[in-house]
Amino acid sequence: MTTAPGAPAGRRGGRRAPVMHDVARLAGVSHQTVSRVLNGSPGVRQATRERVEAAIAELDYRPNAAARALVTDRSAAVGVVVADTTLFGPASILLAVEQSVRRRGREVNVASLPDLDVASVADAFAYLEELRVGGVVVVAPQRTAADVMLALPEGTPVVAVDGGLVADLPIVCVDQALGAALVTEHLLDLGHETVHHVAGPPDWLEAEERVAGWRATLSDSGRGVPEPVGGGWTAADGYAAGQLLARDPDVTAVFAANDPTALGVVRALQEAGRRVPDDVSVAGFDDVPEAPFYGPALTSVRQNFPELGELAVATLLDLVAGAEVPRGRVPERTVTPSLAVRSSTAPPPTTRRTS
Amino acid sequence: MTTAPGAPAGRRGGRRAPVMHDVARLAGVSHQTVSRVLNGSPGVRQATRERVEAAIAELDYRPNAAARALVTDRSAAVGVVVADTTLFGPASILLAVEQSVRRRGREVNVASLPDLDVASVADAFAYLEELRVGGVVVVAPQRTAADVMLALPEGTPVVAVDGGLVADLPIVCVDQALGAALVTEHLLDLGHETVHHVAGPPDWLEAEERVAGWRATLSDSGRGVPEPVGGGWTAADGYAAGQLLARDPDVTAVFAANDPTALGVVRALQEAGRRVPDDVSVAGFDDVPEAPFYGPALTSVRQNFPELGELAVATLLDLVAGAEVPRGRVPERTVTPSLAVRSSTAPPPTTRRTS
DNA sequence: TTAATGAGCACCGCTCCGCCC
DNA sequence: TGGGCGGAGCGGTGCTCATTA
Repeated sequence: MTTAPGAPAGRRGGRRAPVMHDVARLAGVSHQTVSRVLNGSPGVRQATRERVEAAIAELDYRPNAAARALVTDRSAAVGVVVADTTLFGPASILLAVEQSVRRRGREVNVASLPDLDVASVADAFAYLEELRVGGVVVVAPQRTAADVMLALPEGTPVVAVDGGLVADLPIVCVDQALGAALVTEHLLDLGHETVHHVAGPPDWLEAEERVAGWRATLSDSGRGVPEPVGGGWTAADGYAAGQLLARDPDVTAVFAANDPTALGVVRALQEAGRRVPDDVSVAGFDDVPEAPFYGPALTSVRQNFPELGELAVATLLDLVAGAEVPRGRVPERTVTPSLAVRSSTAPPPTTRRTS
Repeated sequence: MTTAPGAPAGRRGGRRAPVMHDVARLAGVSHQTVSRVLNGSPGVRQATRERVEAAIAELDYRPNAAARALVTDRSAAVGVVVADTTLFGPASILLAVEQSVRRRGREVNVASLPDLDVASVADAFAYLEELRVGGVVVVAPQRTAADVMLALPEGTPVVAVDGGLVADLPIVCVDQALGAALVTEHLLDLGHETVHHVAGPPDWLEAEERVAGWRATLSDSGRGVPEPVGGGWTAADGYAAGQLLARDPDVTAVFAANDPTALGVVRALQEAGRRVPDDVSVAGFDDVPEAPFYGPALTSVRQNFPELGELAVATLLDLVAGAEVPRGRVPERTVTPSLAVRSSTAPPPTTRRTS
């Protein structure tokens, strides 16, 4: 598409891309000044700056990333370490991050994790480090990932998305515990004695926080806290958990850790002859696009993933630019989830309260 | 993590990464020879080559990608243009491609499409071109993407995934028409008079091929071909189409363009008082992990996405290496889908045939 | 005197060229 | 023919030193 290196022939795709020298000539300045403008160095008069910027625009000049990376030993790219992208949450966040970064004219390098062991996470970081990315967004809210992050040498800016317990890094997150509390309160408000929970994988921090939020809400209301069941994100995991819960006639309300598990729970209950929501209410988390069309339409917690991604990128680039960014979780970087109430939740079969 | 640029101090993260000269010295050859070995140039004796390789291994030397990109004006990266990654298919393919590329030690640059118009697709290509990627995998099987690809200047190798009509590029694909035929035949075999189709978005080539496969199968069996309904990939689209189909009492079998639409169809039918599969059979496409847990468990077509991604990457790298790769669709690059029969499909209410 | 800019150059790590043994 | 040697870029960054208003 461009000139073959060195060869005078092969100018197939049009003329050579402009380089810094071309900009300097057009603006009537030295390449030095162009560089100063590009890097926002002080000591450039406003008028000069504007002339250079006009020349850049006219030539449609883009700095050569490879040349800059070569000399600075850092690229402007943003690396993303991401767990299983077939899951709705990580996939949505990755998409949001990718688009945010590209909108800012930077490059994204993705390292997805084939497994969730420490080696896999460490590999991903090593890969991105080898690419000399300028910063990393981590969308891998597992304990193993957290462990690796804590052991990371200083140097490359890192922002964690939803990595609730890694207090030493800037964190951008959805208030998972609040989401869990919203669902649990909703179910209690409907008149249920207590709420059972089908938990996500124990290694996932999000799963843990949802458990915590659910547990705290029950305790605060003076309700019994049943033992959580489950241990995965898939519909199959939910199905297995649902079969267990179906055996207990006291179960009238179930909060599942995400929507696929909720689907599995519903299916298992229905197969066991329990109606949803007439006999048992079920709610999920994530609010996947299909949730309104499950049978019955699923009550779920919605997270604003695009906002989360944008926030993560903005924070990371602040960090890259050398700004002081508070570590850990802070309210400005915590996204509030909301509850979408649909028809999978209803009052319990016999509302003893109001008798 | 590494030495601060230029500064003699700040050697924080350990010693400097080895460069080609270090390898040359250790192997007792010149940097020239190391370069020859690295690039597989001829004219290096076997013994010398082995010595160099040993030195590379001992020092754990990795060529500096930025330096190489600077001089060759091409990076070793693979670009991926991908449509809506919240859809199961594209997300799965992207994941497969990313892992395949990384396994080969190369870098991936993703450009996802915020919209499906020509400008958006052209932007994505321009972005990747600016990054000087060595090749591009396109996972955007829309007509608009195909149009842009056809207008692409020669130069950068491109492989299309599932872009059925772009005959001038190497294509890696799932035999969509065969998948559609499998479902349609399955439904006819069950005794249905004909099969209705809820189509995907008209701009998507995959959707079109599924229509074609369905239509051909019906014609070949001498059945009437009803007008397809629908026009989207979402459960909401399927729901709308299902409401339409529910009004026609002759409808006993529906093939939906993907699983979410199938879910929507099922829901609309059920709300209209039609039982699935007793009154109407419904089948989907994609076989999402949740499909077995829909109510009823959904009959669907499974595509081997990991294989597709691996094939796409292998083909692209052959192309990058200068190999002659046949254009268009060829059997070696066509992945065969399979049918997963579950409980959403059954014989029609009254099997008139066998009376 | 100072702030803004220019001129020139070394350097990042690699590829490729010419020339030599 | 296999290989060494030296050197010129690639397009930036950032340094020193001189020059100008």
